[in-house]
Amino acid sequence: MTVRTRFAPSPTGYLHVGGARTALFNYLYARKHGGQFVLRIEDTDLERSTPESVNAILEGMTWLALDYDEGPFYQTHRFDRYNAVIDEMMAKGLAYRCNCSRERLDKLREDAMAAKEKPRYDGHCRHQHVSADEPHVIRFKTPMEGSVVIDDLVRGRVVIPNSELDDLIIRRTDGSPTYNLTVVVDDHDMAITHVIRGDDHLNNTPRQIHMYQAMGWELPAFGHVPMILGDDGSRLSKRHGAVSVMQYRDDGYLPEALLNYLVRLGWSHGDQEVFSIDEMVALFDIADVNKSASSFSTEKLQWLNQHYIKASEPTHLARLLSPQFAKFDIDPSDGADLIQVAIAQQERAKTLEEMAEISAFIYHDFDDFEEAAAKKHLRPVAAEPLRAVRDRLASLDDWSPEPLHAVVQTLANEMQLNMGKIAQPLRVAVVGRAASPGIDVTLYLVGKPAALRRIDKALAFIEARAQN
RNA sequence: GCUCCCUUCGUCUAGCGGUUAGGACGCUGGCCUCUCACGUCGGUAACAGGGGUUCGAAUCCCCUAGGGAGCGCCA
Repeated sequence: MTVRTRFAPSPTGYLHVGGARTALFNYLYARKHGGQFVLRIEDTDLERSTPESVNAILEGMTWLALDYDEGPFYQTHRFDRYNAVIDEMMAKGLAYRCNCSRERLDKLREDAMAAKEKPRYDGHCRHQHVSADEPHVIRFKTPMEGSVVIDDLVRGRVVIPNSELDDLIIRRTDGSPTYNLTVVVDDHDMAITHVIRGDDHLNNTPRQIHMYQAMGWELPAFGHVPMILGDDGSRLSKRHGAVSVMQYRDDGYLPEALLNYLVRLGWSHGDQEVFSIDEMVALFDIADVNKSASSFSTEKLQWLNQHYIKASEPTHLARLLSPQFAKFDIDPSDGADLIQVAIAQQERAKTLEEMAEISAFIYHDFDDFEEAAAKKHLRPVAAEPLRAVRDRLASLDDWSPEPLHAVVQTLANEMQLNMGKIAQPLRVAVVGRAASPGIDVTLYLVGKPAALRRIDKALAFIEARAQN
């Protein structure tokens, strides 16, 4: 039997990191076992499902390169099939019509709560004859005796007494099927062998198992993975920062970094932290997934992102870096080569957005020197070396890192100064702040005209300051 | 309220009856150094609490506490 897994999001929003991890686990499990990974859109909630959300989810899957072998299948295209199953259940006496009013149901719930019991439908209509002509729902007859055993792939054995369950609605008054019915039909029809999903579904599983059994269908294996919490331990939400997968792309994260981060949330392989997709496929096992929820740490994600930035091809980085400059009103196409910028900065940025930010000086003049940096480095003592280096740079023809380095180094030697005594004032003059790549590369990227222009500005600044 | 699930450094985790409780992020000290960063060497910090079982418990059992989920004509 070949392994088949699925990811089945409901299109009521973007693809968030929790869903992405569930998708990743399903993807890895299928790939590891040479099986198939299916994408299914659970859009039976006509009120809340939107085409925009479907697109957002598809886009997220594409960006993460979680490619699926089949689908996307849409549940709204399968209503005939669901209805056929419900009709079959009716014909076999596995389900019944119910016309209990909302008021009665509400009262039932209230009474149960008041009596400190779990709210459950009381099966009132099980033995009532409800005509097909009047408005009604259809309920599935849940066994009243015994219990259900789930041998969960991550939780282990979970036993739930049937007395905790009730007769759930499988077809609404408007004729549409409900979630618990549609998942069961789909997972069966699509021959899903391993249902890996969030543990918020653990409580639904016994009801679903009953439906499989009533229909005489083979059960898939279930694996319920724990939730992802925010960094304060509460349910992950927008106030924790980005939760949408696409937001991470826009913020300058690499998909391989996000995937690597996500796979380590709840899963591990000894002490290993960095995994390529191939390694994940080879090493992942659903049985090694933890039972407890974990908190999302943006800091650790950033560390991984920087790791992947450092390991990336500069040409690749340059392509991804380019759009980040728009945030700083910069068009990098008319300035230094982005590949050279990527090479110079790839060890200095945690995200591509940060890389663009710290590279802005390469493309346009800054307004003011950063106060602390200017105070420390643009002092009167720096004027002489700055003037000297300016003269030599002005007469330099080959404006590339090696000669630039030679200029600064030689001057330092001649003036018997430490490199820092010249490089730092020069850096602040050209960059506007005290941090940048090596001074030679910095000068090279800024270019000769801008460098000289900015040094002049710094000299004027020092002079103005000396006056006061 | 009821049912189910969970509980090792601040965070992610290793551990699967005998370990100085290991690694990673973060924080932090040193080194490297023209700055920042990278790299590198070190430091900080945990078995939720209480009972058992056992010669011996982070590991097995029970209770308590805390956290989460579910109890929809949502998925």
